[in-house]
Amino acid sequence: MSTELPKVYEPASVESTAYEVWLKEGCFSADANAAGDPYCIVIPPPNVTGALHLGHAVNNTIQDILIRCHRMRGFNALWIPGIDHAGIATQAVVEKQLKEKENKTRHDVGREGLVERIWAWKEQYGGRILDQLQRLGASCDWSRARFTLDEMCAKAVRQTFFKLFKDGLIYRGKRLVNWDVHLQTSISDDEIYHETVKTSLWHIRYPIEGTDKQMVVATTRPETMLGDTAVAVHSQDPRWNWAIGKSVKLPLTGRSIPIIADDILVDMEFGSGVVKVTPAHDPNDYAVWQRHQGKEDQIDLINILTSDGKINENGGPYAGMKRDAARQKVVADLESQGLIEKIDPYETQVGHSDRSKTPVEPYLSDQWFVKMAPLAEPALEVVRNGDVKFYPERHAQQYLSWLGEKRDWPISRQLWWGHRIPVWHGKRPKDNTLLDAQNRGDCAIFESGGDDLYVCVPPDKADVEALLERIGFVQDPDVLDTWFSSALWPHSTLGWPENTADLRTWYPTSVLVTSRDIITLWVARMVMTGIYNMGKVPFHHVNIHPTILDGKGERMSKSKGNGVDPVDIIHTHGADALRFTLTQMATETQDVRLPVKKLADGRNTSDKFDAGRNFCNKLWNAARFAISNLESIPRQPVDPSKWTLADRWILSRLMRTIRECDEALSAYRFDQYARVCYDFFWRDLCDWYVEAVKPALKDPIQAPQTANVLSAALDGAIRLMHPMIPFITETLWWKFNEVRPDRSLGDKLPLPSSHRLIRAAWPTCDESLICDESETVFSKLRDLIVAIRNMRNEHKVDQKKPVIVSIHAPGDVVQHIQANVAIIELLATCAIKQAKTELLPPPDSARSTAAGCEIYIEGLIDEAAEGQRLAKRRDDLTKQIAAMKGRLNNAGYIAKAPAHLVEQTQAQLAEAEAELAKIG
RNA sequence: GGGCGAUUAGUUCAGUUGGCUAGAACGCUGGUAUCACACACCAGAGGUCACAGGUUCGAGUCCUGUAUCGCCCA
Repeated sequence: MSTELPKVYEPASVESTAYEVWLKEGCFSADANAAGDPYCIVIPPPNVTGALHLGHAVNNTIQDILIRCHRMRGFNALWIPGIDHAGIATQAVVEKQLKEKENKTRHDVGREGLVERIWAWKEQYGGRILDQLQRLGASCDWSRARFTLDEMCAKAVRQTFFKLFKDGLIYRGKRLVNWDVHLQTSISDDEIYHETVKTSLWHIRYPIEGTDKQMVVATTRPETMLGDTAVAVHSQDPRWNWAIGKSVKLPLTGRSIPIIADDILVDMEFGSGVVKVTPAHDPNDYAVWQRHQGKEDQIDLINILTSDGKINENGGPYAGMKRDAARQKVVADLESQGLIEKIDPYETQVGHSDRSKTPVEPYLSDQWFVKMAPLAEPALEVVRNGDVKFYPERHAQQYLSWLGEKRDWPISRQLWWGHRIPVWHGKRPKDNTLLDAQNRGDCAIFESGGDDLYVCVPPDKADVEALLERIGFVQDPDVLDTWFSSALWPHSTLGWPENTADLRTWYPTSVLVTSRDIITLWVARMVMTGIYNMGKVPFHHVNIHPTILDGKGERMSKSKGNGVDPVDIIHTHGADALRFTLTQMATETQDVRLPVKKLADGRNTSDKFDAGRNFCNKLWNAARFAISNLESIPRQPVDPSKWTLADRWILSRLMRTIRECDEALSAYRFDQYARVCYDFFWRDLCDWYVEAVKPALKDPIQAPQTANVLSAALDGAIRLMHPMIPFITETLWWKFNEVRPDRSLGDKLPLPSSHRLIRAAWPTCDESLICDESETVFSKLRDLIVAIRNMRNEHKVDQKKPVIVSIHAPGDVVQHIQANVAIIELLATCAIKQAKTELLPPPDSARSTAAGCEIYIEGLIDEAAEGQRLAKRRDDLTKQIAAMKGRLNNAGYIAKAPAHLVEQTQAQLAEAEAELAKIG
C-alpha cells in the first residue's frame, strides 16, 4: 500500500492542517457582491467572560453545518462571529481581581480607570472563545468578527436609542430593583441565589386611631416599618373589615397610615390577618402600591434607604444608621414602649447577590424604560403570520405569550462597563440653543416637569454634547442593559446604521440558532428592533436546539461549574467526533443528558463521544481501503450496463440518502441527518457494499466499473457528511483527489471535482438512479445471508469453514439466488448446493426460514437444539396467527381499516400458516 | 398560580397523518487476530412504552386524570 494513511485516525494531526488551509485560502470569507443567493447566520454572541461549554458546542456545530451545507449548495454564505460584552459579569470579574490583587474598589480607580482595565482584561482573555470556536472547526468569517461594545455596534446602539427617545418610546420611571448594597448596583434576578437564614419573626402592635384597639403585624424586617405606608387586611375578614378606611398610628415615627383592603396580598388564614405594606422595599408591597394607584385608597411610597444601605432622612432619628444597627435599635425602642407582642424564632429564604455574597435589598430607583406595546405588536404579528417560524414550532408559544404581556423593558444598569446612556440631565437654559439643536435633529428633549430637561444626543454630535456640558448638563451615569446592544445584533453586525453592501445583501439573515432560555430575552428583542430599525424581520427561521445537561440532569453553566470545555473532548476524541455526537444529540427534545467523567489530568470526557470517534475511525479506514484499491485500478468510462446488483443497489441507497439528508436539514432535524449518514455509510456502504465487491475489485474485468461505483458512493457520502465532520472529510478528500480526481458517474451523478471539499458541490438526488427492484432483491439476499450466518453461529461452526446450503425458494427468488450465488457464498461463508422451487430437505440438515425460503444446512443437525428451535418458532407462529386471525375475524377491522392493510394481514396469515404447516 | 415539555432496553435517545413482531448507539453475553478498521467483524440477550381511565376495528402515538422531574413566566 503506497498511501501514507495511518491505520488509526489521528484527529490532532489533521485538524490544524485543514483549518489552516481553509483560513489561508479564504474559504470562510464572504463577499457581498459574490454570486449565489445570500445565506447568513449571526452567531448568538457568547459572553466575553466565559469559556464555551458543550452547550455552545452544539449551538455552533449546528450553525456550522448549516453554513457549510449552504456554501456547498452554491449560496453566498456568511457566518458572522462575535462576542457580547456582558456588562455585569465582566465588570464583576475585573472588580474582584482589583480587590484581590490591589485591594481597591472601583471607586478608588474611577470610572475611566475601571473601564480601561476591563478593556485590557478583554484583550487578554476575550480571545479564548474565538480560539475554542476555531478548534471546533467553525467556518466563521473572522474578518467580520464583532464585539457588542465595538465602534460599529456602539453607533447602532446610539442611533437606536435616539430614535426610540425621539419617538417617545423611552421614558424614565421608578422601579424596584435588586440592589447589591455592597457593589452599589442593581443586579438581575438570575444573579441572585437564596440562602436559608435563621432570624426572628417580630410581632409588632400598631394602634388603630380613634379606637382603643390595635393590630398586630408580623415581620422579619422590623426596620422597614420606617417606610410603611399602609396596613392591609382581607376585605372578607370579619375580624378586621370594620377597620378598612380607618388608620393606624405608626409607632416610632408617629405617621398616620391607612388601613386598606387587598385580597391578593393578604391571606386571611395566615397569622393575624394583617400585613404591613412597605412598597419601596418589598416587591409584593410594591405591587400593592401599583394596584391602588389612582384609586381612592391609593397609598404613598417612601424610600428609607441610601444606595450604600443606610437609613436615609425619611427614617427620622434612625437616619445614617446601617440596616443591621437600625434593626436592633428599632426593636429595642419598640420593646421599651411595650409594642412588641412576641418574638418567634424563624427561618426564611434571603436573596443574596451572587457577585458580592451579601443580602440583596429591594430598592426603588430611577430607571429608563422602553415602552413595549408599539414595538411588540408588529413582532407578535410576524410570528402569527409565519414570516418568522420557530423550529420546533411549539417554541413560538413562549415567544407569543411573553411578548403579549408587553411589559416595559427596564434598560438602565448601574454599571460602568457598557454603552453609556446618551442622555444629559439639567435645567432648562435661558436661551434657545437646545431647541434650535432639536429642530436641526441634533438632539431630542424630554421635559419631566418644571425646568428639568432630559436631552438625548444621537451619534457623531460631539458639539451638542460639549454644548450640554458647557451649560451644566450632566450625562446619565448608567449604562444600557447588555441585551439592548445584543438586540441589534443581526443588523448592527452588518453595518447598520450605514447602508452597507453587507446589509443590502444579507439582511434579513436566514436563521437564528439558539437555545430556548433566551427566546424572550433575546429573540423577541431582535425581532422588535429589526422591524423597528430596518422595517424587516431579522431572520425568517429560529431553530431552538436542546439544552445540554450533565449526568445529574443539571444544565451546564459557568456559575454551577459543571460546564465541560469542548477542547477537553477535542483532546480526547477529536473535533469531528465531538461534532458527530452532538449532531446525533440535536433532537427536537428540550434537554439531553450527557454524563461526564473527570480524567486524572483534570480534563472532562464522556463515553458518549466514543460513538463519534468510532465513526470517524470507520470512515478513515473505509477511505483507506478504497484509496489503496483505486490506486491500481485504471479509470474506465462509466458503463451502467455493466453494473451489478450491488452497484445499482448502493447507488439507489445513495440517492435516497441525499434526499433524506436534504429533508432532515431543511427541517432542522440534525439527529436525523446524522442517523441517515450513519446508516448509509456504515450499514450499507461498509457492512454490505464494500464486503460484497471485494472480489470484484480483484477481478481485472470487473474492477474498473466497480471502482467507478465505489468511488462515487464514497465521494457522495463524504460530501454529505462534510458539514458535520469537516476535518476528516476534507483531509480524505485530498487523498482521494490524488488517486482519482474524477469520481463522477457521467450525467447520472455529476459530482464535479473540486480542489477543496469545503467548496465542492452538494450532491443532488437523481431519481433515475433510485431502483426499487434492486433494493427489494438485495434485501432478500441480505435476509438469506443473515439467516445462514445465524445458523452457523447457533451451531458454533468455525468462522472460516464453509457450510453446504440448499434453499427451497419461490421461482423469482431462485432466479435472484442463482444470479448472485457468489455474493451469498462470500458473505455467508457457504457453498450453495442447490436452490429450487421443488426440494426435499436433505437428510441430517439444520433448517431455517428467511425471505420466504426454507434454508437447509447439511450435517449440522443437532436433534435437541433443532427441536427447541422448532418449538420456539412454532410458538411464535401460533401467537402471530392467533393475533392476525383475531384481527381478520373482527368485522370492524374489515370494514374500517384501509384495504391494503387488510390484504397485507391476509397475505401474512397465509405465509405464517404455510410455514407452520411445514414445521408440522 | 399560569404556560411549555419530559417519563420508551442497564444508559443516552429515535419512533412521521394512530396500522407488520416498538428501533439505534453505547453497555452486556457468546464467537472471531480474516488480507480497510479490535475505535473492528459476526451473532445474541435485553422493553407491562410512568400509572389509571377513555375514544377507536386498532393507542408508545389521540383525549381526561394522577404521579414524578425539568424549564419559562408571575
